[in-house]
Amino acid sequence: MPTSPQRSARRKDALSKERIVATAIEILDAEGEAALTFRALSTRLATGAGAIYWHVANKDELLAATTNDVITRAMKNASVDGGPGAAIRAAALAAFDAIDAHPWAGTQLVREPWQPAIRHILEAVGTHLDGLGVPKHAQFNASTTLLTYILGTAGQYAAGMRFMHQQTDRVEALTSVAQGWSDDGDVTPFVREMAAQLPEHDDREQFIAGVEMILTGIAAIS
Amino acid sequence: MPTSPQRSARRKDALSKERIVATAIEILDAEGEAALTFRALSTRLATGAGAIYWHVANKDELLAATTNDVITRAMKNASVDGGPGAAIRAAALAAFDAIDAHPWAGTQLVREPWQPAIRHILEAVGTHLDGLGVPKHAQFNASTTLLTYILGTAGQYAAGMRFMHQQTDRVEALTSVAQGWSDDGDVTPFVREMAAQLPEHDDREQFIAGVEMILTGIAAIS
DNA sequence: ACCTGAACACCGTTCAAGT
DNA sequence: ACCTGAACACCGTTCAAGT
Repeated sequence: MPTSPQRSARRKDALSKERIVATAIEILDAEGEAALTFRALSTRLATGAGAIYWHVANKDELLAATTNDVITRAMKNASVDGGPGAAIRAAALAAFDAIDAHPWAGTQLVREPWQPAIRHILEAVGTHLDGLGVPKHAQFNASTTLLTYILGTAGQYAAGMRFMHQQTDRVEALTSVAQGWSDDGDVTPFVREMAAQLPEHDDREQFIAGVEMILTGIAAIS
Repeated sequence: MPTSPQRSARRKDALSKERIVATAIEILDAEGEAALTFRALSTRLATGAGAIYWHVANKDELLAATTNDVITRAMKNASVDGGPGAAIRAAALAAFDAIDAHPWAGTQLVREPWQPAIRHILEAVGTHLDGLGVPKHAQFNASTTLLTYILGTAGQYAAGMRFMHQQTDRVEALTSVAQGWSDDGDVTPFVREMAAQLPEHDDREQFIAGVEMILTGIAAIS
């Protein structure tokens, strides 16, 4: 029996939670949420499906770990220069960019809002409220409103990615959505106007605009 | 063989999409998202699993139909009295209350943001922006920011409901989440303060506070 | 036209057995 | 201590066969 080609590749290093999480992220990034199964993962790791369970409790824990990994790294790199307002904007944008790069993390953030990754985002946007002059009693609502807005964006982003995964073009995909909105029997006037703007809008600009509105609202409290 | 007790109950009327959707909503409300399977649904409808596929294309369509049903009814009942500001608040609260009553709809709204139910919410909050004096060019960002915030709330609500489904007490559940936040090795100061407020906070008040902040931000544009 | 229910392909998870 | 992989319970969906 000849030496099989993948023999040298496997068992390079032992299985570990880090290696499992890293491989899971690779699959999620490259092939999307639906592609991450324990079978696919164990094949890629050249091991049995059950082996993974020695390192992670279940799929939920695995997904929380991947999300935590990606979000933690992103929040750590967010700039805190330029005053409290700038720091909050930077934190929100860091979260946005992480989700833009890893849309599957958006699904997971919304799915389990008590996971560590959420706390990193909350901390990053919340710490600077003091500096902004927001009174203590208003900081809970102020920070969770920002967080909720970020989570809403995360969910839509992930949904869009699932929808587009087979699609060629972004504008084309959004146009077909807008088309669907307009073709329906019960189109309402405001939705029709918005549908027209849907294909060409910029997600990042839209996100920033929302953050600015909320920051204006927060400023009005203090 | 004696007449089985459920015999008179079944086949009362023929299968229809309406009846399937209504039964699905019953299951979702009573037993949660995980309990809605085609097997459970077909058992409840006293039919074969495949029969449902004659009336709905697949599970996604079924879930979109249930969500649409529940949200459409809620938005229809939202008051439009008291000026544009009050109408927007009423629309947002109508969405909130619908999700509060049917948390599974929150999961579905976030999962497919292009579905009809989303358009109803967007229309309800968007039509009154003209009356608020928001310039046309700013209405896209203004309305989608509100929508995104509502979706973020929807997702968290649904997640909380999945988490609590076996739990006795709401305060107890939130306390255990806050506990988990505080016990962790890397607790950060702001998150610790928020954790302390988590168990006793009121979801509806929190939601309204967020809507007010965004409305303040929107008002600043005009 | 509408319904039946066995069958298919595929999951996450478990666990006796190996090293 | 760590890994293997068959087996289990359970999905959504299909489809030949019935009425």
